[in-house]
Amino acid sequence: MDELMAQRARKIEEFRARGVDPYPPRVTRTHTAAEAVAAVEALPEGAGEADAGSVHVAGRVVARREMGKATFVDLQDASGRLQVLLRQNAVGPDDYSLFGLVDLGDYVGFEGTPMRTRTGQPTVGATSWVMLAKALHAPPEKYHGLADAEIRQRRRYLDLIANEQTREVFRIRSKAVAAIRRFLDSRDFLEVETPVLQEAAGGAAARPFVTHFNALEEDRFLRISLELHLKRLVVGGFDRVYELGRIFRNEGLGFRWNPEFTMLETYEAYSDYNGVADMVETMVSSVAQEVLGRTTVTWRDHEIDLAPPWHRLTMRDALLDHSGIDLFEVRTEAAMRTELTRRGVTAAPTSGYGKLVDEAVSHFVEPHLIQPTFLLDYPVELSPLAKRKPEDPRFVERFEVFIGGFELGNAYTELNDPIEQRARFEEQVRLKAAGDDEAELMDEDFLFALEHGMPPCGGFGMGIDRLVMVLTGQASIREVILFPQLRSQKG
RNA sequence: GGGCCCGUAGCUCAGCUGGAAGAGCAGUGGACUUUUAAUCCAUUGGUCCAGGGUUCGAAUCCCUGCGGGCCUACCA
Repeated sequence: MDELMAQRARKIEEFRARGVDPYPPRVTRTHTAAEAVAAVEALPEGAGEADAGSVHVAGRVVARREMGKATFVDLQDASGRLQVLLRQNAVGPDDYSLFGLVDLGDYVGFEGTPMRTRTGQPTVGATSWVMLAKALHAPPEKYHGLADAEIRQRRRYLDLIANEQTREVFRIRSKAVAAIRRFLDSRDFLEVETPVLQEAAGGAAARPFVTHFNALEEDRFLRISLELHLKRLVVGGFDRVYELGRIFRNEGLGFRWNPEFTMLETYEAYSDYNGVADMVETMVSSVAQEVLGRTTVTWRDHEIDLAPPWHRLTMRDALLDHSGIDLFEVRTEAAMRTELTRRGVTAAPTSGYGKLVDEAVSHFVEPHLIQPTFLLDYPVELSPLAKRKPEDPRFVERFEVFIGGFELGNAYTELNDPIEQRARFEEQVRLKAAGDDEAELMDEDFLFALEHGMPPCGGFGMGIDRLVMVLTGQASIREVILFPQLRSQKG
């Protein structure tokens, strides 16, 4: 049935019949592809082939141009591509003909000398070659690459083989995460790890995934945020902590939503949401500078400048500007629902005041927040874990940060009054009973921690995937997650 | 969950109002010792996503299912 595969399998047998192991255990490699190219470029002007030392390179054969008794091979490794020239008079007729058994996708190694072709192309002139691993399937098409979105996501290895842009996105992601760690480490933040499996998933408004702990015969919930455990650590005296970890929200898929995603949360005692905003704009811009070499990015046709200072405006002003709704006056669920209805926005009947405000902001304000913007001071109903503004207790000291019209992160001056925190949880419990299945749960253990005293503290959370979308200009979160969630394939 | 679109060779795609399944790349055989989307000659390769229906006849039209994309909804 699969004739191409059968042909390749026969070549494996042919290698063995000619005394060659098609899957040898190791290889000598002295140079990556990029280093070999550099070795060529280091050659003095007019140097002959014999003047250069020998190099060993290894990689996947991604292109092959056969010209009788000479063959050009494009070898790809993690550092890039390298052209190798295999000539019969250099490797001998037996090894040259044996190379006929090599297909696109196979791994091979070459020993040879750095040289240039007639056109000046850096090349390794092979003096010998070894088989490293036979591929049973052909790689994707050499010119158009792999375009099918489903194959690209389900079989990311093929996408990585075929598309340099994909490789670059994930290199940038890795470098960005490393840069974030360096940034926080240099500011004396301690990186910690907290439980993924939790007795109650709190710290965010989201539905959790449920699993079962067999040994204890208890259900567990996959975490939906990092917040409540990290604050326990602040209580414990680790006054600058962060965690970079996977969280899980039982929600739908969309261009900026994947049910498991990577969250950064930071908590800094003796700071507040203003201090956090300063840190965030510095961190994101310096990560961009470090990883991209610039602070400007293009995202969905928008030119975005990440250099500080970022815009800061209150939610009240923003909503007033874009919708005419004044949060100082529209203070009840019924009034807000009326305002939304009047403007043609329909909200879920179970939404309380907080969710309606959120709806209004999502609809009228967020699409305008293209350049990095801190939206400040949220209604207390929307923020059960944040500290009230002393001058106006209807609002809390909280910001969400937006770039390109979507939310990138969230921060607040942490509520550290255990009595008020208990009252806020009780309100959430009431909302939950009224049908809001994303309301917070009472967390007695967390309250007990707060009752031991937590210093004033600024906390921050950011979706790493979304940051990488901005840094790489990718319009979909699936393009920045190596293996995004997809429906399982049946049959 | 709702709307629109897509599924044809290993890959990228064409196939019109129903009338003998195609191209390029990859593969196979051959020529070629400086090519680079190599070139030239010849050639293999199909569950047209699956199932059902309409029809003398279906890749094409209809229905259902599966998978995917975009939009939307849920979603701090």
